[in-house]
Amino acid sequence: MQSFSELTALLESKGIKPSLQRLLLLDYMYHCHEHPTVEKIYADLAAQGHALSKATVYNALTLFVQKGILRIVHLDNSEARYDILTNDHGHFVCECCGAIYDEPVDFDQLNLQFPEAGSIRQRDIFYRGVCKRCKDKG
Amino acid sequence: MQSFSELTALLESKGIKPSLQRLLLLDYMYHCHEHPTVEKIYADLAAQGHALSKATVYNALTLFVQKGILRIVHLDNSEARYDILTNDHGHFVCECCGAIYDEPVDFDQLNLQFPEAGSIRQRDIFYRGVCKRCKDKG
DNA sequence: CTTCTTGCAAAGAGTTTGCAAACAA
DNA sequence: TTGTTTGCAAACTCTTTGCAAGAAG
Repeated sequence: MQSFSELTALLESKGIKPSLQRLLLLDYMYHCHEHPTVEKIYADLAAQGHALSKATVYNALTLFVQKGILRIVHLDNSEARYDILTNDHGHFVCECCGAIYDEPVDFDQLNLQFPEAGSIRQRDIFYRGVCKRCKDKG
Repeated sequence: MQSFSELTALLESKGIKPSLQRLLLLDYMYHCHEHPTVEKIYADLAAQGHALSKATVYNALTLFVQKGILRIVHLDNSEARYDILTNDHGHFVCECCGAIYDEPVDFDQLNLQFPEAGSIRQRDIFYRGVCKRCKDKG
């Protein structure tokens, strides 16, 4: 997933009109692997000369989440983070440096039972602690 | 864990001065099994005639989290929810009615590997979807 | 007396909304 | 035209902070 024509096709397949702003955002998300916040997305695009308004960033990201292209990662109740929805993975969050590490998780193999669940749309796993890098520092 | 003297002992064992407000909050949390928001805690205590200020509720809950008595549940980036820290469990969140269901999870048995993790302090699992009750309704 | 806690109000951060202008079909 | 998208600013919600009054040791 690299070219604008591929991104355009993806958006259209989801029923989203491929405006320039949306293509820029989607392209950014496909190349960013650090679970960015809205603030970071906005600043990075602005630095590249693409000065979208923040409302447009919110609008587009929310739309992408609704259409199943992105997911929101709720690490804490401060800023939301966004994640391209590729294969299943869990998150390890370092409470020292704030880094977020992805790790593949086979949710089916975990075979978790939620008797109250009628249907399951999304599965998230968060482990929190101190990452090796921070631990080694002191 | 029922009586005020037991709650007092718990607070003191964690190095927290057992003020009346803190005891009321802790007592409330021990008897509330629905992952309440600050707003709900505040309203329920007020309805019982205990009009703590909202700042006090925030202060005390934050303190309890720091001391490992409660944990914050970040369902989404709106209101934080609080959970008495008892045994390990996962959460199933109904996106239709907002209900939160606990389910015991043996995290050790899952044996998830996070190679970047130096030490792990907390483990969370969130499944989201539609609960049976909502699904049956149509 | 000294320290910690409470409570009010104001400030702050993140997000959403209203509306007019720009764009696309 | 007709509907959609953008962008700015204002509004809104949840949370934190500053500070004075009160309680505890």
